[in-house]
Amino acid sequence: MADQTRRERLNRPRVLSAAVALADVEGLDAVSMRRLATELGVVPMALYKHVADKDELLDGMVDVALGEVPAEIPDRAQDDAGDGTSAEDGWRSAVRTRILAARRIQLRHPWLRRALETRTTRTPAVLVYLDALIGSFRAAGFSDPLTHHAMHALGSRIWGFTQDLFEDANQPPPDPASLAALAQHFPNLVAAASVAVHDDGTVVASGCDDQFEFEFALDLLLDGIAALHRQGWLPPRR
Amino acid sequence: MADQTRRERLNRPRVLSAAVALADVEGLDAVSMRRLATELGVVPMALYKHVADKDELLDGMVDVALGEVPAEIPDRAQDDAGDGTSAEDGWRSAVRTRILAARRIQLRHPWLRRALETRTTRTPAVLVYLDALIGSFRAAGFSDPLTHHAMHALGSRIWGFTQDLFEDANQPPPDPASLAALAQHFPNLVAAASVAVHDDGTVVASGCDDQFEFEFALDLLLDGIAALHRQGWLPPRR
DNA sequence: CGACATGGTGTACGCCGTACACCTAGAGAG
DNA sequence: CTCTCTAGGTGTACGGCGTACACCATGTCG
Repeated sequence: MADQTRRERLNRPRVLSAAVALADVEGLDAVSMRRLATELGVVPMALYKHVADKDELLDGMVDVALGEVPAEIPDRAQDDAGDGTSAEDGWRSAVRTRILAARRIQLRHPWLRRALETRTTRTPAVLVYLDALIGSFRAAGFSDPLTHHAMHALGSRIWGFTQDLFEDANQPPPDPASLAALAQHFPNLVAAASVAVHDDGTVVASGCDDQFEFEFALDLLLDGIAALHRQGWLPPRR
Repeated sequence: MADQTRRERLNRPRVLSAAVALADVEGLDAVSMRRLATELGVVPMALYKHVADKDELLDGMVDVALGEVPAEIPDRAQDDAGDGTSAEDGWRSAVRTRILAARRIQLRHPWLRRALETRTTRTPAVLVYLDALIGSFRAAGFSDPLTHHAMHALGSRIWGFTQDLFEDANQPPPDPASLAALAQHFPNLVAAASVAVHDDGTVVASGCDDQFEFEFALDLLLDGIAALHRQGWLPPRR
């Protein structure tokens, strides 16, 4: 209690959560060993007493973020909700709920996508998540091959990534002049991007609803998967 | 013709294609300004006479790769193939063909995925590709909103990426011992990864067919999109 | 012939990850 | 109570990175 100006001793969890906090605020690029060290009031090499190298730091960050929410296990949801949903559809809401939970944490930690994408080793939290998701399919009687393909079809969508390599190309409100120029060369792109070009000529800035897009795509996939399951999909014979 | 030992003068195309070649052989990480310079027998700073900075180099590489194949425009395919496919389905095969073409070039340039993902500016070839793809939908009478959602639903799949954040977790042939350990903690994951664990106990190493997985997922999405189009999907009123 | 643009050079700066040798403080054993 | 051991923090150094800036070489054109 006396003169506790002394800095608390470092440990792995403190290092990891400091890294997560830093990435949350300043982005993944700000997370360098040196920067993180000064953030913790410590010399860069001190970190190496707690993580083997930067790769392991990133792995740890991913695990921290991923372990944040999915502790709750929403499996077998609405089995007994007396409405239209039958027990048959339990897997669907379980998968959907879990993925949307992942999406929420991904929105809280925008760096997670890039971090996860560059990881090559699969850390515990990743495996836990995957296993749980796959479990929902299998518990509903999905064959292993269909489960396998379903997971592939969902792809990185399982992490809640909005995989917008198709970005709306012009974040700044579409300055009419340059938009006109763009529209000349890429009429289709402009039409699909800024969905609402009204009769009065005003452009309702695309500002497309990411959450809607995500659920739209997710449901499209889940519908397709459900249909295959219902009709007893079998792998094509070789 | 005399003593032409003199090195050819550099220019932007030469720089870009050298970068592409280097990335093809040694991966994207090998493409540093310094390394690329020595590859071209030139001092690092010389490159800056041809590209503004590294970002622009990457942009250029993407454009080179993307401009490689889709010059062919397979739109309106099998309109007049007297078989089961109706003209109504023209968009489907056009979209499918174009995406599979993109996939082929992505397989030829494995670095393309990461490069495209880190790009923030949309370069000409990217816009051309997007515009063409969107054009296929619109030409088939897709509403702009549905086209928009369809593009989002396809997501980065339009580039032919196999978006395997769900990787089979163990590239090395599944050493039985560690596999057993893994199976204990993650039974579902192991079951779905190594699809074929036969009755005789032998494990047919997953070695899952990427091309099949890709087309499976793509067709799932296209089926869903086709259904929505057929039944005249309308955006939910706000 | 001289000006000028184009393109290649050399040096330098501030970042990065991290190897390696060192020091320090506290805990447990004698 | 000291002695030793160890976990954790330090300092220095190296080789890589992107790139700013001043400079020089070469060809073209007036």
